[in-house]
Amino acid sequence: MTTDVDGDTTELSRPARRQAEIAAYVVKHGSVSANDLVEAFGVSVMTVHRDLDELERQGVVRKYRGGVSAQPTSVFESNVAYRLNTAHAEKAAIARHARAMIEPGMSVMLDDSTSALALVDLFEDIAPLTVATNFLPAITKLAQLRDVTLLALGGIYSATHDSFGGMPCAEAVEALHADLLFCSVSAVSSTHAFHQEEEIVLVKRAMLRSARTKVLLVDHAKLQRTALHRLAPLTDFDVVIVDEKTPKDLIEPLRDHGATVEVAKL
Amino acid sequence: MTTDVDGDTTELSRPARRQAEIAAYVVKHGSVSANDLVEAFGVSVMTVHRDLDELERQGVVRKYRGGVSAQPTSVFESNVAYRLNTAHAEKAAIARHARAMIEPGMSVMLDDSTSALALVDLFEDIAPLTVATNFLPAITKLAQLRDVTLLALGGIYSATHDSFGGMPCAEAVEALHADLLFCSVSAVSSTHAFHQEEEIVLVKRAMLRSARTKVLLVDHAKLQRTALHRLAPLTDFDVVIVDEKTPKDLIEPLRDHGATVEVAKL
DNA sequence: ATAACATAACACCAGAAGACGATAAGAACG
DNA sequence: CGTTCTTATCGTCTTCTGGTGTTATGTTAT
Repeated sequence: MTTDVDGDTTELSRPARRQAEIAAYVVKHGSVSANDLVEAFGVSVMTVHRDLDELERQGVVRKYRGGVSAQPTSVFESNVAYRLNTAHAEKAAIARHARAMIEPGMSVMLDDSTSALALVDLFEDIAPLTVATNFLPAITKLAQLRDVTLLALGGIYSATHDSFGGMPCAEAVEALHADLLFCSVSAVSSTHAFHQEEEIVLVKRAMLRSARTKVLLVDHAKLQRTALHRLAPLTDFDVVIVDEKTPKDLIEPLRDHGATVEVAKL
Repeated sequence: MTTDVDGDTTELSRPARRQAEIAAYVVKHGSVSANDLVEAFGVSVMTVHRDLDELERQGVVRKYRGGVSAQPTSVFESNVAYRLNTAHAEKAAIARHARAMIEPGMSVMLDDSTSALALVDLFEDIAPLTVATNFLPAITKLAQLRDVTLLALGGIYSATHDSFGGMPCAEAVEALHADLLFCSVSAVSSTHAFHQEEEIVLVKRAMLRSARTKVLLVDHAKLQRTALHRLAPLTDFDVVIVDEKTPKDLIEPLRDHGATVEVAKL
């Protein structure tokens, strides 16, 4: 694995990756024409349009005759950043580590993060289990599993996150109380967890209130960054799990501020 | 019953159909061994087991060493009946008819029925639209659509229905009020709509309370039948839509009892 | 009116996923 | 203990779908 700054471009389907790259290109250039993209990416104009349609559906760009323009960066960040930023191996490691905390019969809540999604793949063996989530891909997977009671948290669908949110979702969360919560955020400073979008923060906060044990899943790319909204202090989480690639000198500050940090091996 | 009168056996993958047939076979014989099924269906024992595992996951049969036995008929009816009984063309016709009632900007609620699912395919053109449903296949489809605000009704997942239900779902429904409700049931007498399962009835009743205009979608196979739970009198629905294959002398009684019945053409 | 752009409709290809059976290992029953 | 039933694993085959370009038709601007 050639790890590098934003490397690990694998584990993403070709069109998905191209779309993410196109999104980045558009954001960088502000606004471009379809033909520019044809040249830049070496695909037909038809394909470019299809990609742009998809990106528009997700709210990342705006199409108009003659080209496209970028949307507010917050949207871009929570979409593309999360798509490009795979860190697949790390997330799997974190998931394996988190798994040890789960025992058969427990009720588990998951938020809309790829980190949480990695956990789902491990659930088959821990059954029986009750799982509550608002993340559509997770819901789809869990519906297949025997011995897992799936509790879908409904709400308003967001194409950007592929999950449900808003007030209906927050209310659904509030009606529950899970043994365990696994969630992730887009940025983590030495004291707090952050996220760009208010909508999402709303739901995550509700989840924090509705779980006994709260676990924050953090791959190293998230550390030492911030975003618009402060979600919660790290001390609100019972455990913060980071991956092995996290530099030691980034972990220390967290512990100094009172957080319980565990490092997922391999 | 049984009798695939219209034998529209298409539109169902080979294994899915075989599974449905196996289910019917099991219900008919009460309990059978795997080997019986091997002979009856001409597939390997391995495949039989796989099919039975799937049926067990859906709650249709119970496996034990040496064979399988049928589960209470209510489960069978709401699962297999709905899978075998496609009546694909009829449902599409009903959906097209129902479509005329929807205008851009409306909020529409759908229950967990294949009839309602047929409607989803037509939504793309009516956009913008707000759609609320607890039916997973519908949710998946709607999530793809631009210009459709999707409001997922969460709850406890039922593998038999591939939808969400229970108290959480009923609560989510009660928090809403839609312009239109399209729903279906398993049986319709000349005065009432029926369904076998209490859980489902609970949700459907909530939906009836949370919509201004209520539409019942009925393909002719449902008529002149009853089931355990009486859902509601037909007069509670603003419109009852039946397909063209419905014998006239079955429609008259409905009208005599005060229901508004419309016939979907083609 | 014409050129530039966008969408729709078709067809093709490839890779992935599904379906299936054979064999072998494992578990329950007598 | 052997017999019978069940599950696991693997390889093959097929089916399907996703991704794509090409051509044709529609739309908007100049």
